[in-house]
Amino acid sequence: MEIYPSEVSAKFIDLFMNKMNFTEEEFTLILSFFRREYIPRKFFYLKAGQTAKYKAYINKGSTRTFTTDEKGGEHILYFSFEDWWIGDLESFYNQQPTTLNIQAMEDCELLLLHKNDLEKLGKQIPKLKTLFAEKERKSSFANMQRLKEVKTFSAEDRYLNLINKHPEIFQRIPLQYIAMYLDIEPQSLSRMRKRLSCK
Amino acid sequence: MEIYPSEVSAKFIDLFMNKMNFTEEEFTLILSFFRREYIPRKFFYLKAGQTAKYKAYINKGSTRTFTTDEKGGEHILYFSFEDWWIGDLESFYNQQPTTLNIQAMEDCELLLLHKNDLEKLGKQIPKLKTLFAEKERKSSFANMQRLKEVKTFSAEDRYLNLINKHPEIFQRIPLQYIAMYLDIEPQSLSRMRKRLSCK
DNA sequence: AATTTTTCTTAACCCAGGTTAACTCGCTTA
DNA sequence: TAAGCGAGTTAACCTGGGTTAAGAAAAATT
Repeated sequence: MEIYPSEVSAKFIDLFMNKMNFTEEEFTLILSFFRREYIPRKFFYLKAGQTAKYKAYINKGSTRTFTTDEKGGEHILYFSFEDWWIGDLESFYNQQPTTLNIQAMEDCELLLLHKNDLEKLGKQIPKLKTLFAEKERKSSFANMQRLKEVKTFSAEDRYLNLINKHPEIFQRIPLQYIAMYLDIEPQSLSRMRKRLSCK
Repeated sequence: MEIYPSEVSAKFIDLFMNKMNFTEEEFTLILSFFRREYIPRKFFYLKAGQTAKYKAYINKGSTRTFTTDEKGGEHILYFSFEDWWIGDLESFYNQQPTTLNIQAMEDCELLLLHKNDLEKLGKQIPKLKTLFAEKERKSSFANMQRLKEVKTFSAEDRYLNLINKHPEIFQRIPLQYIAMYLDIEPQSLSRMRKRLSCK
């Protein structure tokens, strides 16, 4: 079950060793508390009703985080890729059931740190709390940006923005999920793409 | 310019004295750094392009926080009332220009704490940092809830939810602004209200 | 290579919400 | 008292996206 430094991504090491300046010993200790979990494509890391118990780092793969409405429609809040932390902060922090679903879009390899272990470690290595505080702040800013974007721009504007700023997403995520992200039907996305390609 | 305890709301005192257990001396010191600002109805506390320099507490009144699109349309992210803290956390934290606008819906009396003073005070009274950390965490959870709500539910569902959970808002906010909050035209809201009242 | 499954596209129809414009009602101001 | 203004409603028209259904293309499985 042990995870070796050679098995984690360069970005994970960079985060601890360069960005946050942990010592070798600290990093080794922290890593010893992480455990690896594989989530095959289409399987779930988190389902509505469950309580988030881990900080989860995507070492490999991609996920979608979505809600469902009363008619069974799925609404994707965001996609996540390598070097992102996924979960539901409110559920994790208050240990209450989440309303989010997190599903693997590709086979995923996650690195998990349990809330109890995080708290234990945080006492020994306060800088670890700083790291997650910064991550959480960034994530809250990103949520605010998403809220502004969803409120302010049309599906078409958001599509154009996505294809300009993150064309790589289109290599990894089927269009039907992009449609769920834009909150339109796949047929409408298809229609829109045709209209835009004429111009 | 000095603010007396008798001039601040009971909730403001309760926050410091009961919820956070500051001493009289600490509270007096903290209050001495706040300054009062009046924002008449329709005037702005913050405009896109400005940098948020203060933590702002609504002692009296209400505001709307909105973005504008390229066609000049206004999209209200949320309304705020007495005992709320308003601003743009990302702008405040990184001292960068905001994309938000905050406008008084009623004559407002705000209590402002400058970023520099907050940092000074935070060193003397660490618990003050805890207070704002908690407020910021709550606000980030609220933003996430808003994002989920906007993505998951139709304008009609969100209207019904609003009128059920916050009927008092309809006493203070004109319907045309409720429409901007729901991201529909005032005429559509009118039509929707008529349709719903028939049932 | 053939078959099945998934993904994406196209077309026809329909309707909710946008657009434009006119009108009512209540409140303020001259 | 009248004129002016803002807020809300109503109606007629139009368009973009939902719906349904079917077909094409690509990927996975046999």
